[in-house]
Amino acid sequence: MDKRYDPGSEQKIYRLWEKSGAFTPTVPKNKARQSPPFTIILPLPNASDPMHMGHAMFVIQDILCRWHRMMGEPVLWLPGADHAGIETQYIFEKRLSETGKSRFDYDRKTLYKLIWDYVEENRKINQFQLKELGFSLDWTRYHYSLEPNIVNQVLKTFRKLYQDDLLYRAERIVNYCTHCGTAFSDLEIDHVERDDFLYYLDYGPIKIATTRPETIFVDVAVAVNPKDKRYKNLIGKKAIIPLINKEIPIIADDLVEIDFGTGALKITPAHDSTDFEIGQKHQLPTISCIKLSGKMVNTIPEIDELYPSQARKKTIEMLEKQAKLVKTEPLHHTIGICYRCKNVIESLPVPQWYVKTKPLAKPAIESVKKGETKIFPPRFKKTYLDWMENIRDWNISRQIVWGPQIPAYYCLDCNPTIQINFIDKKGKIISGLYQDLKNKYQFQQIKKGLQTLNAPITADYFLKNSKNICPKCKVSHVLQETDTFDTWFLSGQWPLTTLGFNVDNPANSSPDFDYFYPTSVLDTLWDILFFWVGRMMIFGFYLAKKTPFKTVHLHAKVTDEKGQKMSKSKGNVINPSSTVQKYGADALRLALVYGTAPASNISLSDKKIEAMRNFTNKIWNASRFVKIIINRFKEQNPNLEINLSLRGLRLHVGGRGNPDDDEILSNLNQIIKSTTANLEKYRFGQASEDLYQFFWHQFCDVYIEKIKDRKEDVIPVLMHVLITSLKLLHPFIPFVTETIYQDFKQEFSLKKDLLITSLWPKAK
RNA sequence: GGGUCUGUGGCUCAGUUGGUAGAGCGCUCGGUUUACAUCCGAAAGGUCGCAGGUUCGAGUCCUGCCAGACCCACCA
Repeated sequence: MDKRYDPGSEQKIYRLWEKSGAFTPTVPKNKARQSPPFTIILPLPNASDPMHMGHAMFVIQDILCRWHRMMGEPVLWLPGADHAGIETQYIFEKRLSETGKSRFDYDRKTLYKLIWDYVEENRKINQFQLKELGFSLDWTRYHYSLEPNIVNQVLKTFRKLYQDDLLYRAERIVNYCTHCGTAFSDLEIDHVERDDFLYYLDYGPIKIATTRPETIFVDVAVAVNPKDKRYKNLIGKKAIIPLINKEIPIIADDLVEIDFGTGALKITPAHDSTDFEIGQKHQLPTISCIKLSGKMVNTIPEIDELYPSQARKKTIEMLEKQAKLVKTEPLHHTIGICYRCKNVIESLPVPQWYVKTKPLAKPAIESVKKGETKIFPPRFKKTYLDWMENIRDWNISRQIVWGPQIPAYYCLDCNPTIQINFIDKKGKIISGLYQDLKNKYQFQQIKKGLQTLNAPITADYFLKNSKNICPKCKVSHVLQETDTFDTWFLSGQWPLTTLGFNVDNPANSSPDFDYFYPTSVLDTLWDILFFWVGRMMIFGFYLAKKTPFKTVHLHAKVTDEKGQKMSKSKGNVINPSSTVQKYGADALRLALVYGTAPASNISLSDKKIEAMRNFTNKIWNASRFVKIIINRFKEQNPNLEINLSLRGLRLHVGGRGNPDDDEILSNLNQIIKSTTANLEKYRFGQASEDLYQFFWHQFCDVYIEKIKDRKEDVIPVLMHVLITSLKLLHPFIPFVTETIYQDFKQEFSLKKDLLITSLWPKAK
């Protein structure tokens, strides 16, 4: 053994484990006679990006898996990768723009293929990184969210939702990023504070205040609060939109704040969710003045085709000229921006696919209330229930290419007003309604060069037709919906799909599903409790009638040494791979759990990782010293038989042994108890601290120092404490402990082949 | 506006059901030919944000306040 522990050969150890089959549990033929399995589904990393420190927190799962494996349970930790729709397409488009191209240069098939190839490279990197950290994942059961079997089941789920009347299309005001060309959920947009202006405009008999004068052209009413005395006599009369002199009704609605602005609100249902709500209530039309491309429409010739910010400037100029701008005052408010590209989110009416979530959420709520699904730490139970009880219908369609297309089909002949964008033979983008295009272009050309289609809300669709022939008119001018699924629609079914659940015929699911579902623990960061955990709960109950996991454990978030979030722009990112290369995976793993609490922040610093690296070296050297001592006895007495069996130990039980031995054995017994109890209660921070204290200060500093002049009778206890310590430490720092064990196994002919599959110590 | 969390030694954080405060790093002093300087020994350093309350006893439970972080929400 070298003077220092060299983590350079960690991957050799990993291959040893993998080859031994320790990561791959087998499903017993007779389920009843086997102990129940311990199962964790790895939160699937995005295949688009190399991993960051947050992913290294999966070490919690590895600790649990290794511990349960040592308890003799069949353990499955299932790895995978997520295609991560929006995220991936965003990253890819950024790269594309560096080459001077954009997504508009390609038809969907070509673009899809380009992204696919890009993701494949990264997927391999991710797999390597997970291995680098020593994660005992069953690679024979690896899954990817876009592999045919997974997608196939997801499409079946979509059809089942349709059959169960839980699916609908609706034009809704959505948060739409005209830059990314897609809609976002409320939870996906960021809010920033901004200094803007509030414009007071003259609407004839009434004055209104707005931040968005460029949208006045599609106003359909002016609303006042019914309790507002100032305007009582105006309700039912007409206001006049300036510049176009259009009359609109003055209506009353209590959503209007009396104290804000003039107390009169212009109603633009197409571009504001409050306005939309009021518009629906009063049966007012929804007319949009911003196209999906982000340009103005339905305004006046001077303004059409401008972008909203330009349009605002122009509108104000014109209002000023006509003396309709009463006053302008500064306004500090918050606006929504795209969390990806940081551009302003527009509220636009777009037809979307929705899932009715209220009935689906019910069992997912009940299960947590009853404690069938436990949430740890418990305070997140309330957060979870709040979200689930106030759940809104789920918009599952995204206007991007990267992901499985929604399996709905439109007949163009039956729906001639479908809007189509495609690339023609010359590479030019052609846009228009099908009825206008069909005489100029052949259907096959449209289909081949198709980028997107936009079917009006009234369009007829059908879900399945193997020949793609319209069931009504029997013509085959059929196109599939170009919207793709929200990523969470796929990852929400992950515990089901990866284990081989059969949506159409649950009784016909794979043996893996029967054995491993429900899984034991789902460990993730709290920020996707709703996005992911909630959706998995919903699908688990909807499809399999059972909770997908018995316990949800929320781990801590990694921050820098000052407690700040790691980000590239701050330059405080610690990269897991380079940390592993510098200090070893064990040091990083321990730094992430040592002295930490769940669902809090973990401030990670080089100093802390270094301290943990020193600990791994301490273990290495203590072991080396034990080996030196024993070999010294051997040299003195070549006939010495090293008694490593517990028979040698029994001498010490009952106070008949050496007092130093008794003390360390008693301390060892204590640490076995406390470590086991801490692991049972998810107290990884405490467990690792206690082990650190025991090994370094009780075993090394006290016991080993004392036994330096002892004779060979010390061997059984010394070896027993060391090997037992290696076992207790193994879930936390698997590489150094297994490396030492392999060395000792050879030197002293130990029976058990691998530490990873050795038995967890039992306390007396 | 509603909600959650945090405030413990210089720094970063633990502290399980209430029983007179702990760790890592840093600092000071000393040691170290003989497992490890990625080492060993010793010392300094905290009225546990503030004010009340419950209790024989509170960092730990309750109330209020102060400071900070985050989440949710339709103020144009």
